[in-house]
Amino acid sequence: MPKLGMAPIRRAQLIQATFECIHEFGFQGTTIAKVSKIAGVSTGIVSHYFGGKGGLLEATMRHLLKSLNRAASGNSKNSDDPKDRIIAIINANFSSEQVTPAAATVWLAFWGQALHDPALARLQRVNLSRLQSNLRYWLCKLMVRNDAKFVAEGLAAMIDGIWLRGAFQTGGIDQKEATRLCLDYLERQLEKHQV
Amino acid sequence: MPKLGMAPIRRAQLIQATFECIHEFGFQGTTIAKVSKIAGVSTGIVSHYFGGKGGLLEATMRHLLKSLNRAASGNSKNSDDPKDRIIAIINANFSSEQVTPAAATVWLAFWGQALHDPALARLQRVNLSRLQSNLRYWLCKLMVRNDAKFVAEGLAAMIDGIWLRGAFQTGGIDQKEATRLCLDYLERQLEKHQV
Amino acid sequence: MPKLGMAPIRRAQLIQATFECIHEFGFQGTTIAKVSKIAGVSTGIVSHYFGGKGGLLEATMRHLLKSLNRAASGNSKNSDDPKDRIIAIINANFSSEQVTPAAATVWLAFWGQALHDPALARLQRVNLSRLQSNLRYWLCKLMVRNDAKFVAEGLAAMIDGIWLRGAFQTGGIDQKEATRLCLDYLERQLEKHQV
Amino acid sequence: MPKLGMAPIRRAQLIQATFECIHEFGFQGTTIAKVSKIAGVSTGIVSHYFGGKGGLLEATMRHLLKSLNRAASGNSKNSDDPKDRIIAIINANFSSEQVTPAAATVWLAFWGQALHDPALARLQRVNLSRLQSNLRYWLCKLMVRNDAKFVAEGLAAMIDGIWLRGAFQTGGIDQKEATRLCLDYLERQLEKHQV
DNA sequence: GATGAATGAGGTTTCATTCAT
DNA sequence: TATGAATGAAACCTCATTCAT
Repeated sequence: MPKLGMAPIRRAQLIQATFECIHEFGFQGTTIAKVSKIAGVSTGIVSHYFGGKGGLLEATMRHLLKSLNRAASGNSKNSDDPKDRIIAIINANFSSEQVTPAAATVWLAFWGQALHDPALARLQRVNLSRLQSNLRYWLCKLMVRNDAKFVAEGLAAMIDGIWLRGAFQTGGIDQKEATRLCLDYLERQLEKHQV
Repeated sequence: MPKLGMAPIRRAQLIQATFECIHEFGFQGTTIAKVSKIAGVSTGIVSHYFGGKGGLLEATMRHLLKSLNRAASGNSKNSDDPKDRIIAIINANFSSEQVTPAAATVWLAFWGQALHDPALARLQRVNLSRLQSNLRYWLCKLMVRNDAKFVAEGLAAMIDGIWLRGAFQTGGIDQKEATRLCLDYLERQLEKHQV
Repeated sequence: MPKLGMAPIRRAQLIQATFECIHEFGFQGTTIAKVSKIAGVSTGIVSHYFGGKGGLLEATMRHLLKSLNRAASGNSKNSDDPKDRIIAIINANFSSEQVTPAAATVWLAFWGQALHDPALARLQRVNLSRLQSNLRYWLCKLMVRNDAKFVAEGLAAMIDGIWLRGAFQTGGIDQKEATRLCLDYLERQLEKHQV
Repeated sequence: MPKLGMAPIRRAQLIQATFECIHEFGFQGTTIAKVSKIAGVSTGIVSHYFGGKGGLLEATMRHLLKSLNRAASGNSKNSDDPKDRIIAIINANFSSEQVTPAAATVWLAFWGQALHDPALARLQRVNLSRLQSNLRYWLCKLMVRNDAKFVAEGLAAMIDGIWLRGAFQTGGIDQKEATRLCLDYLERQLEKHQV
């Protein structure tokens, strides 16, 4: 008598446990035994649902990315003003409830790991370019193509840099300050490049 | 008498090998066996000189930090103009021969690991605060204290963000573009905050 | 469901294998690899059940102690005559099927090791004092306190000395002779100290 | 310009260091590195003088035996009275300055090890039989052969048992009590078996 | 005679994965 | 579906021994 529909529940359980485990023990310290203990299930279940440790990590990173992006894309669907959209992107990167110290920590852990794990690297590259191309798309409407590319790079670097440094600050990212820094950068650039 | 004075040579050899190993295999993939094979020595030698894997990693991170900072402190000792000094700091972060793709990769690996390794975390925190306090010191001479803090944060975030993203770009950091982004940010902020 | 209830079986298997290994190779020569080979299992299982080599050794010593003491406490529950009880203690120390050459060998190995291993030392001290205090308790009923202490020391020393020397005799302890030596000592002391 | 006559000095140095090392760290914990550090010499010297670790241990045991026996054979050369000689043997086993807690500890360590090390086992067997045959020789002059054998066994067991238990007592062997126990045993046996 | 750098086999332990139940 | 016992490869570390100096 198999329980039906357990798959999504178990998957969510394990991904959440993996997140907590990476947060607490880091990438090196994350083992299947620890994860399954946190999740309250047996070790065998991981291979059953994710095919192995790699699959679990990939799923966890994918989930983390989705959480962050869902937050980022939810806002300001109602406006088509380019500046509003850019502000919305910035806000989305720092304003959601996803911006926790744990998220910054885990995020950085994946960042370091992705360089040497093809599956994770793909996810990471997609993510890196999405932020930049989103920004560039709307900036293009406010300045010439080359300037837009330049500003998009600067803004993306600042956003990621804030996340990066936030992972080492006790208390994590100061969301208000983070937003202020990015908006100020945007403002300065718009002044400079305005048509 | 045995061969004397081998210590510094072996240490350098092993640190270099560790650097290469992290670059190629990542933190998880770096083992004593691989490192010693790259260095062309036996495995036992690592414990002999560094007391263990942890000591080797710490020494490697310390070495990397020193390389980066030596580059950063070499320039423009001759000027006391605040703006010149800040420009020098920016240049130093991107202009030296230390800014290789390998360095960015290894740097990011340490960054992710440091969160869960006390010894590395100490080194990392020292490094993070040094960049920002250096910037703040000279910015204070150009604007009021609070603004200086704000700009220092932004500049530090941008610098680190560029390194971070650079680790994922094939070809690594584009030094010219990196410098241009930071100098432009500085310029805009000086305009805004100028006395 | 996996095989349940394997724990006690495996533990017994491994303890028995450890016993044989110490008997054959001594304490220095006893390695996890050898033990698990004798037991016919993999090396990893030892940490799984005993947490490590130390735990295995401690469990083995505990088991050995229990075997010896179980033998010692089984006899003559029906009598309350002090002399009978003392005789029973002596008999128990030499009369059981536990008094094998292997037991003497392993016993001596633990003895030497316990001096520098806190966990084993605790077990050993408990055991040493139990023999003596048991003897003293019943001797006190036959002579004055100080004499009882004296005789208990002598008897305990003789019993342990016989075990000790027995470890080096081919064929092990001669149980009949051992008993005779101790009973004779007891008899002489009772003559001397009798009321 | 080789220093002449260093051999005996170095050998003594290393044997003494080995003794201390076994006392402090036990047999398992005794390594060439520790011994040579205690002795204040290099590691290579051990192989140079003793051919290896085994040789060092054997030499140390031999030295320990010699110390104990030299003490035992020094006394009462002037008497030919059998009882005097036996008393002298007993005294010698407990009265010398060799009966230290350290000696009991190291002695027991060798005892355990000797079972599985042919070189040490030979020394041990010689020693075990010497004590007993010495005792038997003089006892034969006081009682019939079979009784003498019996008493010699008992006395030897008691002596060794006292050493054994002494290794676990803080403060080591109580020399006065030890002697009293053995002399009392002898006295009782002489009473019983006297012609 | 003496050093200590270097080796590499071997020890313990960890851990992802498999599989009978 | 789910378990967890079991495996065995591989990691780190220790240490007796060798050898160029």
